[in-house]
Amino acid sequence: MAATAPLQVQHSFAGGVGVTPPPSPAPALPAASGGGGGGVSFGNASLYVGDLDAAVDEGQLYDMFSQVAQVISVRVCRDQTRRSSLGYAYVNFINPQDAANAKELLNFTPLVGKPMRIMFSHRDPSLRKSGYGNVFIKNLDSSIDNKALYDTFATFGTVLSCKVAIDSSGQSRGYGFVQFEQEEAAESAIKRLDGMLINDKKVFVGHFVRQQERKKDNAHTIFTNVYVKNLPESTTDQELNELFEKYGTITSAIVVKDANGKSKCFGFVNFENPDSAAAAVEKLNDFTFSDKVLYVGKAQKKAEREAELRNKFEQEKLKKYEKLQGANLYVKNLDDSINEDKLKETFSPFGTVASCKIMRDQHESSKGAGFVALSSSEEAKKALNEMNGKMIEGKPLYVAIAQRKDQRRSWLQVISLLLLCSFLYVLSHKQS
DNA sequence: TTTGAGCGC
Repeated sequence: MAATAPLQVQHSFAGGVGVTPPPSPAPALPAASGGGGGGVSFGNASLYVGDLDAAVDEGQLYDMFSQVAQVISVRVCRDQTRRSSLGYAYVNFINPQDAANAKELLNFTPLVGKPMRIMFSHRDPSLRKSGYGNVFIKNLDSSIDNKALYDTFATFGTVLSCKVAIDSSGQSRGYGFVQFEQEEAAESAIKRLDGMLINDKKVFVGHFVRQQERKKDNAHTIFTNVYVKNLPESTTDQELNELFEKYGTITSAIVVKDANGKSKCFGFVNFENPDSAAAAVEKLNDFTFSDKVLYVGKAQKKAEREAELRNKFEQEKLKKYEKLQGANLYVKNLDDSINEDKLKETFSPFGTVASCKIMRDQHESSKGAGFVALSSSEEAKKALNEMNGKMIEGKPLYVAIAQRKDQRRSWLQVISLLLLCSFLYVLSHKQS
């Protein structure tokens, strides 16, 4: 019998598909750093199952997921009036580990011919809406499926969602998406994989940009109106025209003035064609004119500029939030003599103590517990490893990552569930 | 060639 052709998939690194640099003057692929992360969203035993065929029902999902762990409940989300499936469902487990195992084993398994896309349930839509950490890949070989794409990218960080676009017959369209939890992971994946060969095809890997935005970006590069700021106060329309006319035919050049006719030190120059405008920006931005360093760029509409600023602000906010996740420590079993200053001193060897707090009763005496906020989760982890169990004033210190209030509540729910279980257990034994 | 969709009682 003839040997079957071997699969053209080389497992060259961390379970991913073989990735090689292109033949000529391309950078070598450094060893992929780990940091995969199990993706167990702490305390979350609920899975979101998406990309479902409309025919998939609760029973099929229950049968499928029960093979991995005990399923508490399944819900297919449906249109309220027509009762038709919205193409996604929730599968709930007893504990996060069961959910993680089910996700690991069943992600991308086809159900009624369509691969399920499984994620931890995440009700907060801010990450989904932001486009933060979202990566686009094109020029993928047709042999690369969801799983292969996942394995290749999971070496850079926690992958929340991943998909190869397919046509109606299930064939790869040659492009796909990877949504990382962390923007840093997206950046390192882009840096390492863009232009690399995956199964002999040179792939493009870049930040995902919404179709609409791409059109806008294209419009950005084609413009005739130029904005100039930091002009000397004495500059006239005439002088502005003279400064810009060597780059092409100008249809108007004005310096903006206030009610008294005094220059606001900025203006607009409109060219007849976009090439002239681009050349003017290229040559005159940062140009020193009568001791003033000019800013020259594409003139933006007010709404456009505001949108850009808002976007930037949102991104920064998310980055900050991400950095502070896990940077706050909860400490207990503190001796009553330990105050904020002493606590700060104890934790400063591990990084910057952004804030610290001792919990006190109404008489201002220590409750023996408190919080220490460091400036990153890395610092907090280091401090936890070094300080947990360490003797301070004769008492072993307890250190843990501080939990958010909503997560603490979920622990209460777990405890009530356990109590209920033991109650039922005792009851059933009494009966027999 | 190719730039998604998306979170409950």
